[in-house]
Amino acid sequence: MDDKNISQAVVARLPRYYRYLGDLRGSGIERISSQDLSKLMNVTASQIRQDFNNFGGFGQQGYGYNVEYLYNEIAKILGLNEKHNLIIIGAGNLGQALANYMNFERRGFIVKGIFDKNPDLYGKELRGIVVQPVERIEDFVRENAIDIAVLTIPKDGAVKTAEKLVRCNIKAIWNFAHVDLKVPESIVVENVHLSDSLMKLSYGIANQ
Amino acid sequence: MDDKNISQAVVARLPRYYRYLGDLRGSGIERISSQDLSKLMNVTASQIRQDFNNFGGFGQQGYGYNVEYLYNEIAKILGLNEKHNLIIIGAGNLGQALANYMNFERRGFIVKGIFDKNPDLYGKELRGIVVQPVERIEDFVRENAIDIAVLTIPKDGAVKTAEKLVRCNIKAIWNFAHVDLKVPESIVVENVHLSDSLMKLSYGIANQ
DNA sequence: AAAGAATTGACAATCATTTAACAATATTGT
DNA sequence: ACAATATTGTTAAATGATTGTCAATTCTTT
Repeated sequence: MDDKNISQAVVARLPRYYRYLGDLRGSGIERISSQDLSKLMNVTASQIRQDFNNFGGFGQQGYGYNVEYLYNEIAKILGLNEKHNLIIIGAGNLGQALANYMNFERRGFIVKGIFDKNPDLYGKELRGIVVQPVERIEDFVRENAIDIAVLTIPKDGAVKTAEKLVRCNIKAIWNFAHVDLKVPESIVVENVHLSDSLMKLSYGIANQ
Repeated sequence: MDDKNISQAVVARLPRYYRYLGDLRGSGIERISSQDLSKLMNVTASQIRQDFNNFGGFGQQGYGYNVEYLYNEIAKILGLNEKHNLIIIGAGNLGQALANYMNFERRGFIVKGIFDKNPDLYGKELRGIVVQPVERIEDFVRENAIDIAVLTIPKDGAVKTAEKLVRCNIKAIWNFAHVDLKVPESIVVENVHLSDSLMKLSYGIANQ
């Protein structure tokens, strides 16, 4: 599990496995073979076995994989058994939508604070959390053991804000700003570039 | 440009090139070599040249690439010169946020309609567009030459809705629902699975 | 308890992507 | 106008990812 050379391609597939296993589990299915799962997910059985074997074998010859067990193991690999405190920086459209929509708490991500630079929003409540001025970020991160910052601000401020977060030892940034952040390697950055995604879709229309 | 075997990896990198070239262009820079761009973007110069050559050479030996020209060529490849009518299905947190946040119009994506199944939202205006009942989707798509549907509804309804969209000849679906849609190959689906992204981030924290 | 069927984990083979190298060509400076 | 420099496009090599195969193992049935 602590293996450091798992390829990005494999990691990117884990959440999808987790989703399908959750569904199977919800349907009361106890075991599944790589072949049946491969048909369900539209990938090769070989890839499924190869992927799981990156983390040690979870299956049993002649039997397949126990759904519940595999589901829980993947959760562990993904770190979903750990709780993480997070803050949202940028209480605009997207920040508010994520706060309301993402169901963070159910997955062990605890929204501890929301910040904005617009004074009109100070004091506004979102899911019981009061919007604070961005000037308070640094103290707040240090005082509340914040692991994750969700960055939903325009690109102009994003780079500077990321540098600030680095200084107060944030562990990870979920970046929705349309810019590449420059942070030390030890800090996890997961980008969600929505306009890139829309351009890929546009490419698909143009070239199919 | 009509080449059909461009790898997904290459296409996924195009929006990033486009973004950097847009910035360079904004700074008034006229030309750039693959080497300079590679330093800027933190990739290899070889990859840049290889990527562009998938679509024909845009550079000139001894000179490099003309920023303005390359920028425009990538826009064409991505189909950004074409206008597309789109509808948003699901006027909840995320649907509203995207409508307000994405600046669709500036990029040639025209929001023509917004739909929801919640009667409380009928008639509500978002950016001048009135929310309509989902029952009207099929007629609306046909009557207004809609190319793209943005799916921001819970997973339960998403699969059925996608099937409905297929029947009225939608070209592409930008899918934010946490489920894999089953549609014919000719229809472009671009998934934005936010919880998958958050899990990848979680993995990053757990394994670094 | 034994035989047959199922299925994994590991390895090998194939396929795809990325990087390196370099000849061909254009630019720049003298 | 020439030599030196820069830089692409292309081909080859190296690396990485996916798929196929099969012995080893477990399960299931009789």
